[in-house]
Amino acid sequence: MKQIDKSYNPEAIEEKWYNFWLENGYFHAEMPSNKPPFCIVIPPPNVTGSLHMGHALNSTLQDILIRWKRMMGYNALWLPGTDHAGIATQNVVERQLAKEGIDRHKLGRTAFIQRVWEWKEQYGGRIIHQLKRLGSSCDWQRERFTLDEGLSRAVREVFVRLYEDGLIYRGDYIINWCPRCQTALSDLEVEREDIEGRLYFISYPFTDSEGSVVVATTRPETMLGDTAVAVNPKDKRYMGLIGKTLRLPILSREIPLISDDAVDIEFGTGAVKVTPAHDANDFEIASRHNLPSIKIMTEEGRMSEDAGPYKGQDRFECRKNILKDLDGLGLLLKEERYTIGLGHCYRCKTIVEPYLSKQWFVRTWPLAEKAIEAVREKRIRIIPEMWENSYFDWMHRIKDWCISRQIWWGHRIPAWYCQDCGEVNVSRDEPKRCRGCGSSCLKQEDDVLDTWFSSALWPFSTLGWPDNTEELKTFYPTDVLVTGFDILFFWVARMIMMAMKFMDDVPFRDVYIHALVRDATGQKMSKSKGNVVDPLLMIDKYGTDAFRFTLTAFAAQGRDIKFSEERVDGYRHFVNKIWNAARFILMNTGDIDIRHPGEERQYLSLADRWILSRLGHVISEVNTTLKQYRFNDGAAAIYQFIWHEFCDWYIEMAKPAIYGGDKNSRTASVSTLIHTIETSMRLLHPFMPFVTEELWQHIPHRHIKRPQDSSGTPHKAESITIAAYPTGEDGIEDLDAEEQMGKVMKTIDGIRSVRGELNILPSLEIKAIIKTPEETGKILKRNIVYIEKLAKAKEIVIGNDIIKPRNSVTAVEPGMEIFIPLEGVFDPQVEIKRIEKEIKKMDVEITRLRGKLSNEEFLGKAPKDVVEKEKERYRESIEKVERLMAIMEKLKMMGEET
RNA sequence: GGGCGGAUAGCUCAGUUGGGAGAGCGCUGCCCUUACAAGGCAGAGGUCACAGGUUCGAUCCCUGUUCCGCCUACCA
Repeated sequence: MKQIDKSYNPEAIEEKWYNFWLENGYFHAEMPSNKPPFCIVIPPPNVTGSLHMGHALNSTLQDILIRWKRMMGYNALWLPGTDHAGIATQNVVERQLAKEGIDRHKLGRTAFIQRVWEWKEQYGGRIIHQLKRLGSSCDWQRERFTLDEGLSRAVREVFVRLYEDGLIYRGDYIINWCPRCQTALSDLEVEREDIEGRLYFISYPFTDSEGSVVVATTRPETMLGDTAVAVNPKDKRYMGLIGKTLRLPILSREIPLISDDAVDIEFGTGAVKVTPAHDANDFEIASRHNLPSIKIMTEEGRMSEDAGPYKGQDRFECRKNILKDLDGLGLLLKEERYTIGLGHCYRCKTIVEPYLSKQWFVRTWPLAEKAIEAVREKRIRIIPEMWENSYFDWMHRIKDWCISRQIWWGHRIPAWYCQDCGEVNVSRDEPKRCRGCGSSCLKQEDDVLDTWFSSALWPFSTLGWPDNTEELKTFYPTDVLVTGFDILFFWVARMIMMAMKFMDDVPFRDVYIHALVRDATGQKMSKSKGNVVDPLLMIDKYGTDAFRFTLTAFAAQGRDIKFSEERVDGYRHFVNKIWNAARFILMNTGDIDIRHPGEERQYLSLADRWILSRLGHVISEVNTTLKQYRFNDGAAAIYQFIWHEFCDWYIEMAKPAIYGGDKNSRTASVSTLIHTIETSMRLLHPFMPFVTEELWQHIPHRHIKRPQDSSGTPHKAESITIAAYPTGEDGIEDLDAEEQMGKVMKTIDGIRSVRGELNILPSLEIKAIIKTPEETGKILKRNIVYIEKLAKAKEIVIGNDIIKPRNSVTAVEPGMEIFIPLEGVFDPQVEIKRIEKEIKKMDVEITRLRGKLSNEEFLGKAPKDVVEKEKERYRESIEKVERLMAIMEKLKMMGEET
């Protein structure tokens, strides 16, 4: 007799098995392999990051898929890694330096980058370690980092080819500038947030006549850089004034009043100040009218030389001063409350500055066209489908992508400027001589690339591209990408664009977009709100399996997860339930010679046949749900099966055979128990990797791994991670058994209801007399042991011509009446009330059905099977009520007697 | 401004071709029945947001309304 602990203790078990899996290389996709490939690349977390709920959900779902496919016999590769997170990582190390009183400029570029690498070596592995605690079955031997030599080569290759194809250009444009990070940002890296601001009305006087034009602005300080005022050409108010000259207050610069279609007549005064160097629209207007641009701010967000008296002031301080000065001059006419959507840096939350600057850009539209096509033609499926709309919408309006960053940590742009002739040399390797003039006086571009530029190559760069490696040939295109919608544009769209361009094929066939994990009240988790739940804490407290199962069970498509700790606790109970079921089975295995239940069908009991049939159903259900990424449905199906069908019904029913059955039926039942729990563990393993391995190792199993070497020799699997995933063959469908079992269960339910309603002590065995047609009676008689055991009944009498005994309560089921004699405690009044309640319930049902069935149109137009079903239901209901009425009559007569 | 999603039991949510409204947790009653009290059995609880429409029939499809949430946008 085997013994395991009385309850499940995750900690030691998790560590033990994870190490075992690693030592045996189960997560390593072997090359070459004759197994079909299946590949997922992980969305690389920031190397600075630590595991949050989003990662936990994301990784859990990927692990479920990859473990499932691995067990299905695929050469499953889950390729892990991290990205270098340029701005974030640089910020972290800069903060560290600040504590030592140094800044990066003092240190110098080379030494600084050295420091970042040191930091990365020391702390960068944290999230990888945390992923392991989640049970993630990544191929760690293939872990990649976006700054790896190989990936860097891919980045340079892509940059050069895009440049050569005219899809990368450099120029002066308005970009988003973060004055704190001191770098340009792409449009996506700016988060818009509504801020309660003000709209200021400022008067710009004419130079040559009385009067003025009043402009409305939310940013008065930028007036220092104004080079025009614009109105709409159709605006009657300004007709005849266009072309006149205005005097810019304070600086007294003369600027023209121009007309441009971009100006909205309705807004403000219909006149807009034009600041080409500090506003994207104004930049456009200026380029149409050949207006000069004046930068009145420095990269630090302070006022520049050109800001005259305000030079050196912070941009917000300057605003206050300008308003004061304008007011003093009587030129600030009024202020209105106004809500502005202000851009903030997604890394440091500083308000970004639209800023004229020389940057590198990717011309996106030619790339986007093919990326749109790939999704439209369903060569890439986005699941759930509703995200396709967002994807198309964004892609159709895509703008050029600013890819240069003025930081040091990242892929330095492979462009060298000739110090003699000014030629730009873009090259895969450092050029010796300028290709324009032959000079060797070359200086590399200081800027590095946006981190997303390298992540966009992830699905192929990690597999070895630009080399045509075996991995690339085998695993590309990858099968599915699992990610959150928050990086649909940042990352997914760009991967598709790059893949279509460089691989001429999709990067993945499916994109599964999962939910956001929120707190219990539905708020987004954030550090500033203090409502962040640490996944590691959940794992420590409840175990990885319970935690993973919680996330999975709530991962319904298209809906966010409201996470609360209570749920994890609830699923910990489930883990414990499984543990104890296995414990019970192991305790009773004894010296039984376990067989496959299919080998001795003649000895199988009804319950044995039933659970094997149910097992078959849950297996196909789970496989179906996983195919469709309905993780929550899969989890629910297993939960329902293991807890309610297997534990609540089957184990209880198997007990008589185990304790008191003859040798053959005992062997059959124990074999069925073992088979069911063993198969269930394999079925559950992708969801709960640890407890299933631990139990599976205790359970006697004869499970074989699929043939995997070329000789085709099957091996006994030494781990559940490489055992075969259950298929239809592991269950034995038996509709006859399910039908018969249904009758037995109904009988037990009937008796239990009566017991429950009348509060009969469970320890008290009761008699039961069952009136039912002969056919059903036969089934019940054959299986009477179950009724005795589960309904705590004895001396059960079954027959067709039973007369209701005196002083008995009644349970009426379709085709069945159950009488329970309660000598001494029987109270007719209580029983009458109970039956009345039941009749009332049925009356509602009968009224509904009668209405439906007396409707000619329903009978004529509804499908036959629906009508038939309703009729059957009606017959059953009527029959039940008639029986109940008859019993009532008797009870009332009896009441009169007493 | 445009778009998307949601509104179902006290709470959190399922509900896939329109045909008897479900689960988990919570609640109530009984029970420490030799796997599990982290358990078992029984039970209460819902005009499926609102108003129309299509249909024999609508939680489900269509239209509109209200209230939440999210994404997106060059009204300064």
